[in-house]
Amino acid sequence: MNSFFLTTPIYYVNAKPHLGHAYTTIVADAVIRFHKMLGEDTFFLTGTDEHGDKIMRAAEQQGRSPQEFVDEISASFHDLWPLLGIRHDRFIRTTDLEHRRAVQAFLQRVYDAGDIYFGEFGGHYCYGCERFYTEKELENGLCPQHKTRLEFISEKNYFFKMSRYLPWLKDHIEKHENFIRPHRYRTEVLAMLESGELEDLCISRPKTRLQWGIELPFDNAYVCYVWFDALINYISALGWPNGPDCASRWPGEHLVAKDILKPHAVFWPTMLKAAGLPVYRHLNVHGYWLVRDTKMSKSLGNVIDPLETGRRFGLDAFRYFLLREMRFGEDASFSEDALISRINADLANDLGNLFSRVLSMAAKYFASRVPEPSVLMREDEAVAELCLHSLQNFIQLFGNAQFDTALESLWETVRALNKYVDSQAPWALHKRGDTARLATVMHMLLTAMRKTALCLWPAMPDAAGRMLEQLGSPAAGNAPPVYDLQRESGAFDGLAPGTIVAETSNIFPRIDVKREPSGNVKKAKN
RNA sequence: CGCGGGGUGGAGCAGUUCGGCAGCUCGUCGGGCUCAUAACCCGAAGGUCCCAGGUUCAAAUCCUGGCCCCGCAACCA
Repeated sequence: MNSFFLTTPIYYVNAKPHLGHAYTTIVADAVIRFHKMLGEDTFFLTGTDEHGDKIMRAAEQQGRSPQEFVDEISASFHDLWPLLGIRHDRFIRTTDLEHRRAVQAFLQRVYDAGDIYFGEFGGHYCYGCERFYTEKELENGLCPQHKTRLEFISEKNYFFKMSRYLPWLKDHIEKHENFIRPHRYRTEVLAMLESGELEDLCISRPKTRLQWGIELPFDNAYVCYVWFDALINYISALGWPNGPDCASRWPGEHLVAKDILKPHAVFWPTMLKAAGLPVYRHLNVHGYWLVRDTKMSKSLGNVIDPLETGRRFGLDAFRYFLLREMRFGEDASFSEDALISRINADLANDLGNLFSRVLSMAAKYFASRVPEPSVLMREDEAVAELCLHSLQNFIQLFGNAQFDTALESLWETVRALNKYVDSQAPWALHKRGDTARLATVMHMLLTAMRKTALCLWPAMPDAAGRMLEQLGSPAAGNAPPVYDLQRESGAFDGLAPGTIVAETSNIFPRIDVKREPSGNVKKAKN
């Protein structure tokens, strides 16, 4: 059995989870479910990143210990995912003992191989920003943020010989078209590599400045730089260096947002190379959700709470919206208007109504039993062909991280089925008493709907499960998959005549909106 | 000239690799159907494809120059 390992980033615990975190994790959950349906042995990792300056300061401000502080925020992430219908296999924290041990083992290995050296590092240090500035970055010798005169500090630190692996990395990216996707981020990384600005990576912080981190195994006066620590979670979670899972599941693939492209596209592969480990299979990079054209931020007060939104509009509808609305890789804007529009147009009108009208006719004309089809006509064959084609497209696109386009391709079938209902007019066939033809049409519709429901399971597990149940098939559930998507896309079958289906369906209710003079959209009260 | 992405009917986007009648969803307007969740189906209106120049039988697409927006270069998915 093929194994499929996917990670989200480990989220930095300086704030509570928002829409962005939810998006990444929901996409990951959908991808994992998709691979389950392809019959693969999946492993889904998420977690929290808990070391570094910022955490230390945030904890101090609240007068608490860093550990106490990170415990609380980490729990808010950990507890959120099940409420959003997400089933991860492992939740890692960088403060976990086994992670800390793995980081030290990794450091030691790279150190022993001669790729970590002790060197002098000088720069203009700003205590406000807690970072060094280069001569070029200063504005008239002042910190660009704080406008204060900076001290030149010279400090000894440990460096990872990253530069040594950059030519290899460039070559690898050039040879593997889909290593970093979508393409625009691949282009960006290649530009980074060609700019010649990348140097060796400073991977230590002296304890005199920072204690909240993992101690270097070869020098206890220093702690490890957060990124070097954090990235290793992707293998420490598998039990690296000695756990059996690591050998069977690594290399996996990663899902990240564009802001952390560089650490994942440059630091991490070179780190793996230096440690003699295989590099990951794919880095999937997505954009930002904007709210009224700007980035979400606490100070603007436009942070979207995923749990509240999910509960208000329905978890599955919310998941569908996130996957469908954002072109993977690009930024997208979030608004309740857009969400309601997707729910009504795509889910209620197109899909839900199709489901409802077909089941209702099946009840009326065949007492809710799947009828035996007779001779197929040209338009029936066209529908079957379109449906299978759409399934195959879906599999290809979803597997290539084009979730929006994948779902769009499914809707081609949904729309075609609505047209097919109209053009075949089962009610007219019924009136005319053409039972053979009526049976064929209904069988086509029910079969196509079942296929569609299968593809929807990764995006909307609960709704798709109910659709399948209403079609007399077992729900997919969270158990090992009972469906093989690849096989299902090869033949227009799966619904045996005689199967009992539901009499009616209301899985995707319409949201009634009332437009006020101001243009605001309000949820109407029933 | 730091790097990257983008500017296409009212809104959101595809199309640009490799030039060939400007396409999709939403919204608006008109019609149809009566199986269905005021849904569904058909049709229509609506575009100087950011600007200027160039190449070409032909440019959203290629070339040159310019304008505007966004992101990265700093630990917010």
